[in-house]
Amino acid sequence: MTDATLLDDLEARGLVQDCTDREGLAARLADGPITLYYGCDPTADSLHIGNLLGLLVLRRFQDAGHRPIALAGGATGMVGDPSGRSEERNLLDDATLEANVLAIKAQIARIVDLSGGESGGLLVDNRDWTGDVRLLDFLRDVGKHVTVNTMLARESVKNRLASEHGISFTEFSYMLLQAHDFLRLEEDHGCQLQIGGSDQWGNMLGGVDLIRRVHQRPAWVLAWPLLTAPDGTKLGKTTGARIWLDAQRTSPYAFFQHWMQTDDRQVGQFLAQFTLLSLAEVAAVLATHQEAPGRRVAQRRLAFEATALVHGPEEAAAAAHASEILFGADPTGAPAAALRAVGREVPAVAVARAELEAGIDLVDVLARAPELAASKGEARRALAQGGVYVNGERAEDGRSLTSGDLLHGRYVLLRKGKRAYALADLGV
RNA sequence: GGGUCGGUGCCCGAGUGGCCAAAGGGAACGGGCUGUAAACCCGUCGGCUUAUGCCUACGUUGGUUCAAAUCCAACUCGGCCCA
Repeated sequence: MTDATLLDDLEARGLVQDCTDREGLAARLADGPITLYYGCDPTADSLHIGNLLGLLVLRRFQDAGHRPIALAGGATGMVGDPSGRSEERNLLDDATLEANVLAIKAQIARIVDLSGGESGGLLVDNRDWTGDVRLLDFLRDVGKHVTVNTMLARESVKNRLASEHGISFTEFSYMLLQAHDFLRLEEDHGCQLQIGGSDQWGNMLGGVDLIRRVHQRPAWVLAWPLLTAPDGTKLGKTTGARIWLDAQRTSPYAFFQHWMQTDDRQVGQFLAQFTLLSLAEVAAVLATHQEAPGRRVAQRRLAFEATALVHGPEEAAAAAHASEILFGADPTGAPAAALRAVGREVPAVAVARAELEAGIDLVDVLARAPELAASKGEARRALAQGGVYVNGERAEDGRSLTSGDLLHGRYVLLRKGKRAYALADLGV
């Protein structure tokens, strides 16, 4: 891919919502490799799929020969971004932040090549240059170039000013820190482009202005659209299950399943945005999918590609394999090896052989698996509503588990609803 | 510092002494229909060996009362206005 087509490719993938100067940036990209950055704040010890989108854009630039910088925002994370927030954030303490940054770095490295050097990317933490900045210097060197009028005009600030919770000076200052980051990266690494979600638009612009005012040098911002729900409404940060890149928080199987359940209306968009398939391949997959949407060819491919990027091809294949067993034929006919494979992917539930021999209330077992039921009450409810299945067969209210339910003498497959599974493996 | 308004279940939000585990909406969950989809319909949605029962819960602590999310006091956190 040549530089001239990179922007077109991104646009075709639906990854360009706004650009400060599309023409100018295209010309700059045609001129040679550019250094660009994408920042994530370490608000948790794992990134989620929203960040994955950004990392993949970084990767696309890298694959096109440009030099990516991934910024873990130790400093900005300390302050809290007011964007998209209705109220003040809770601040994180140093130790938590430190651990979060460390965890996030590892995740970034899986997507972007951070080996440094000519083409290799760079990983930076803005605490490195923010921590020792003196207040007076900051006010003079950064603050002097920004008017409060502009800051107040930002959508995120306006919303917070209108809300009953207000906004603290700390969060108000966030955009200055981010602008300062861009300035420092421009000075130290010749970074000329910042990418981010359109919710970061205002914050990102600050850096462009600052660089122009301080150095009279150009800089660009490229923003992709925010992820939306299938019906076009905004995908709330707090609503809906967050899908994490960390395997402890979201298992590879669960991650795979998330993509598997993608709405038909979004699967094409996601294939373009969350995989590295070429647009021609995406179109081919979609064409096959259209022939028989029920086979979920596109979802299957999306799930595999995305899971492979985050957890590796082996994990992706294992998740795909387990999915086929669970959503395929009658589990009572599944070979022991298949059940063993399932056991590595779905949550385990502990049951003792003695309990089965004596016969144990199914409700008690369900309540032991948080994925199936959060309490006995919930377990009873699910059972009463006909939503519980033992080895693929709907369980009656009052059902007990006994040795007779064992498959291959050691497994019992439990399911709630259509897709929540847990496996009891008694061993041999 | 003064005044004033407010802190309710996952989220938003009603409730101003008993009829309150607390309206309504959203999210979520189960069933039906399906394609592990969409739309739609029905149901559930604090916990407990399912109970006209007990426990926990309406910022915190204490008080008034037969009875408090509701009244009083102190504290605490937040908004707004004034200085």
